[in-house]
Amino acid sequence: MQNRNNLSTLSLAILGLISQRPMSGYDLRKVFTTTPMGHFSSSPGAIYPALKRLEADNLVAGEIEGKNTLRPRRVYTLTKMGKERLVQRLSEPVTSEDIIWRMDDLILRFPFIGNILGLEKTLHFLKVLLQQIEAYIPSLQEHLDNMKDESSLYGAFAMQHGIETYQAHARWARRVIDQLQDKL
Amino acid sequence: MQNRNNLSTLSLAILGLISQRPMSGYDLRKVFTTTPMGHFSSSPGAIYPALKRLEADNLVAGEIEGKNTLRPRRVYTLTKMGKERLVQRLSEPVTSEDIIWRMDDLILRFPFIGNILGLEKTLHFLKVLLQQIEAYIPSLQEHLDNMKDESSLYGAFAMQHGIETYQAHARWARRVIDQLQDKL
DNA sequence: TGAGACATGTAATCGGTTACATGATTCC
DNA sequence: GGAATCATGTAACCGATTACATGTCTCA
Repeated sequence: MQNRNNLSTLSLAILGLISQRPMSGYDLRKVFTTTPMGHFSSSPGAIYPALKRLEADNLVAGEIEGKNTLRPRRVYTLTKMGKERLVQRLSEPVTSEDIIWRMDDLILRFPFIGNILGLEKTLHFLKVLLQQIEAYIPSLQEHLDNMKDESSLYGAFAMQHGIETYQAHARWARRVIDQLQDKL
Repeated sequence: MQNRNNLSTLSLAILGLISQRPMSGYDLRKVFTTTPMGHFSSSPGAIYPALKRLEADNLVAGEIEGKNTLRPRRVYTLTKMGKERLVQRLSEPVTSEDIIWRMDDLILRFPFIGNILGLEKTLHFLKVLLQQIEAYIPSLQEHLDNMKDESSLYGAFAMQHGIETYQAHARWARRVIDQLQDKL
């Protein structure tokens, strides 16, 4: 089995974490349960099969640590192909569809882009992200305006929530851009 | 087949929309594609099977409109059981797990709670929501503080993003509470 | 000696995604 | 006549959830 061509969000999280240091399935579960890292299942039924798939695809390599002890750990490392696919996944352009449908994925990508692709790429990522968000907000605003007549009070509040959430994303991006720009 | 006991987010969206007016699968798809209502698949492969399941569970009833025309529509109505289950689903208490894992679901519930359960229940919902968010933010802040040492610059920014997103939710909830309170 | 953390897995089920498939109606 | 919209579906695949299953090690 080889070459599933797209990395799911969970696979991305796993590859990203393993790229920072080799980890076992248990280690990954611990990260997912004890930190607010994305919001991943952390159930063994999700992560062990995911690791198996990544290994079958040759993106990670498992090595048994403590072979002859009674409690061995299978520790995974990024392969060369794994690194390539991770870099490729992180390099994908930020589209308006991402903003609408996959904001979580974008936020997960951010720290990995920083750590792996470096400062300049991160700034570019944030600038495009910001630009896409700023382009999306007016269409939400328009929806809200059209809604005001319909006397759907609660629907309007919900729309307002959406708009404010995106505004919060935008403010965050602007501030991070400012702070990173100083480092250049 | 009967009695799957929990309504998925998609089922909730469908029941909620149908409760406002009877709708066909195509109508539902249109809502999902043309409005920023939650972020649902809107693919026929998701919604038609979902409607079938809800009908098998006796939560909606489909009736063919335009029987003898060449382009009939199957229009679904909420059944009594469907209404009950919807009310029950909307009445579930807001837990800290919801805040962490299912924020989308909560925001989807909000307008339906407003329209179906009424003003008082909505206020209660928002107050508990706000309280849970306010209880959660400090733990995120703590995580961020512990992170500062580790020189994981980008990770810290990502955490900051999480905190600010929850703060935005909290601000929204506070403002809506204020505005609804005036209506009492 | 028992609780809790360490450690890895499988099996059944369920439902979402993608892609395919079909045909009618409306409007230009 | 052709494009867009109306309208409903199926089939293959994939992966997440839930629950089950097993055993070790450490520390109080």
